[in-house]
Amino acid sequence: MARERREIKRIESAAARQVTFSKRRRGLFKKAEELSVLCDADVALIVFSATGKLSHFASSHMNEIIDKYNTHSNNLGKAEQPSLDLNLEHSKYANLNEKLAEASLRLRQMRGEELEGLSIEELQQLEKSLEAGLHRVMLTKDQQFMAQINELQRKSTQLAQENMQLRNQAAL
Amino acid sequence: MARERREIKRIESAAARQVTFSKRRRGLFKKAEELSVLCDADVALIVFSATGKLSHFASSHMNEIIDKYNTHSNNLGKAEQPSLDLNLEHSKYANLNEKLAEASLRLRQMRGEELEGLSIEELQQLEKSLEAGLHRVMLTKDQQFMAQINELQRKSTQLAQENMQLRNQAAL
DNA sequence: AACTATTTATAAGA
DNA sequence: TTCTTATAAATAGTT
Repeated sequence: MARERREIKRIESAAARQVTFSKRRRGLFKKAEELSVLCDADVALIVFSATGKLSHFASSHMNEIIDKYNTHSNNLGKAEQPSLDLNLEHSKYANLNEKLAEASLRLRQMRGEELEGLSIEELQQLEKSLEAGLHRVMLTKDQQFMAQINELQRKSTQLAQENMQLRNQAAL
Repeated sequence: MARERREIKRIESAAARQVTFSKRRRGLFKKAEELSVLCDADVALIVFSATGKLSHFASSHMNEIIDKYNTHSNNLGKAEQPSLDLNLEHSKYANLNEKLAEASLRLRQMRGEELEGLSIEELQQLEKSLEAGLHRVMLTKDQQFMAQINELQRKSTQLAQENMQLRNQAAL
């Protein structure tokens, strides 16, 4: 993107590498932020220079995003490398991990992701479950709307009554 | 960078937002990779779309980079990625437990249970998510139906041809 | 760091 | 989603 096209491979000259790093890093962070703003996306970007210097950007909180990433990619076991295991703890941990992975998968499937492995029967089951859930959510939401409306009506009726009394008193 | 300059603020139209997201995400990932290759940098990029879909890139291993980030950014007391110490097992266990509890709650809420604590906004969000999931599930189901039908048609055509050949042979 | 000639990314439209 | 194209933006090499 400049005087000459640059092949995408490690820049040998340390000086040139450093300059390009500065320029491109700035560009990359700018684009990361733009994406998060324009598209309402959650973006986390971590960069370590060849010399080990850290720069980072997160559209919300880095930890939240990393957490979400870990949950999402059911990488929990890997992310938090147990490395040293006290066997008792470890098996409980592994067990919990499995359950969490399973729950994450179910959640993703309810969002319509990772459906590849499912049979037609399982898909129909999932569909039914989603329809039922959707129905209940809509009912609850409508109830809350109604409750809010009722409350407002109650208040306004009460205020109207008070107003009338106040007018009557004033008229005396 | 195009027909017209675009102001950097949230794109209101959901359709346009999605299109821009696709295009810019691709560009961002490309640039992230280029930076890592050209400048020998360690780069990690995590993106969640507004609809929760995850994409990620890491020049080496995501977990290593995240670890390095946590170490670097004096996050030492945080529960996220504890370095090795004595109550490490315990805190990881508690953490995992929390995550599992949260995932279970989300699942139950997607099934329409335990909606009491949710605000109207949260209910609307949930409804949207369910509708989107339902839509994807139905699409996938239909695709599988179609695939099955096509497979059966293919087989029956093949059988019919064999059948005709056999009849011809018998007639000789 | 600033300057530009170029390359790249991308907004809009199909 | 993909393609096309006009234009905006990024950036490689230079100063």
